[in-house]
Amino acid sequence: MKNDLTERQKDFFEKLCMVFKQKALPSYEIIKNEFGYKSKNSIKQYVEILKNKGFLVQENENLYVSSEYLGAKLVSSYVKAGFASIMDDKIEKRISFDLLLGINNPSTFVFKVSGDSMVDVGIFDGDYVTIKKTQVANFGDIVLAIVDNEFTLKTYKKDEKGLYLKPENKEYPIIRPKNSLSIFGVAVGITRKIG
Amino acid sequence: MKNDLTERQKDFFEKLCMVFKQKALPSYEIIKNEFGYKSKNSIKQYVEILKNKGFLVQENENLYVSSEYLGAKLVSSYVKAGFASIMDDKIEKRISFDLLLGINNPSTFVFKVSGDSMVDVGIFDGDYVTIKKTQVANFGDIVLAIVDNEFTLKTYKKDEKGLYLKPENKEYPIIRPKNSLSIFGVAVGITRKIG
DNA sequence: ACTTATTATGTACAAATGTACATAATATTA
DNA sequence: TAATATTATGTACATTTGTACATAATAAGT
Repeated sequence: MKNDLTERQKDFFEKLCMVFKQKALPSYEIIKNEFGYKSKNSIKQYVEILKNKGFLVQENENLYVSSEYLGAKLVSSYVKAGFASIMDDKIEKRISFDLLLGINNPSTFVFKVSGDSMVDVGIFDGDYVTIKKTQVANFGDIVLAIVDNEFTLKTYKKDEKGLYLKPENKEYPIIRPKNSLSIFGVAVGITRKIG
Repeated sequence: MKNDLTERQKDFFEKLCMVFKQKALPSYEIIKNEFGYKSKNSIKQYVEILKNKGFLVQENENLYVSSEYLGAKLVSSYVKAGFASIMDDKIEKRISFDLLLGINNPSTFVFKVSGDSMVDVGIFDGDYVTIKKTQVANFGDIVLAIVDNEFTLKTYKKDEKGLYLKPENKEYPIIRPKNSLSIFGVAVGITRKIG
């Protein structure tokens, strides 16, 4: 029911995606001119079909390309099985890292890591860490904590002596709070730009 | 020039951000009803000001909240200096991982890593790797390559014996192509969801 | 207190918009 | 070939849209 589009409909939709990616569709008149049609009803007819089949979605009086068709192409992890899958651009799903990490949530923020105290869990200098604000954390969570008035990203732990923070790097000692330790938030994602 | 908004204007803008985040603004009439005004000219007046000051931008006949005010709050890396900065939500910049990694580029795609052959460079099982398609890579780049008809993510290297692929895990041996080695793309980003 | 901006509301109107209806050309299917 | 679906174009029209103009009420600055 989803993919039974004619060639022309597919072409039309792909052009829409290219031109109006994650923007609201403009008026039929404008699309008409942009695409070289002579009647805005041609556009209406296409849009109607694409809307019914779920390729376009309505939101706040505006039409958008459905989020399934935005974001990066997410290729299945069993790439090995045969690379025809990527070649053919037979894409399973689309992904958005912003959505994945809930970046737009007001209680979520991002900061850039400095230092190598967490390399053993794959957090490197320069990585972006997405933090979700919360006062409570589970032991074992990677947290952004405030220890003795300093911010630090460490693993939240507890032993018989009490709460402490563990750097994930054998060369660093664990941190036991002298005065105070409070949780600012929990790490929910790591993002690294290479090159 | 950017932040000289009155309290009401700020409130209005923040409400806009909340409700129409990364969507095109609907008509004044709709915003009017949504926000409880009685004249759509109230909306027009606010929008006019916000547009002039760069908080709203026009695109394809539609208005959007400027991208500066979308995405996650990016806190400066020198968080240590004093945590008032986060507390006050005195945010420097906004960030979008989708933009950062160029996820929407047609020649870019994402796949999920399986295996631990790259843990030494902080790429773990389950991480998302963003790949930019290209046939050429520099030695030292992390590439998605096709060796003897199999896809694999490794570091691209060369020595006196020729080209080879290096797993970034001491427990794995290097891979020398028996028949063929071709580059499919270069890793441009790593994204990990925690929890 | 006086003066000036900001804010809220209203009216009027030309232009643009979506939709309905109609028609013919072209593909597709039976 | 006949019958049906898709595609392209056009006309007509009520509704909606943005804008201009006008007026108070409120807030801010002097």
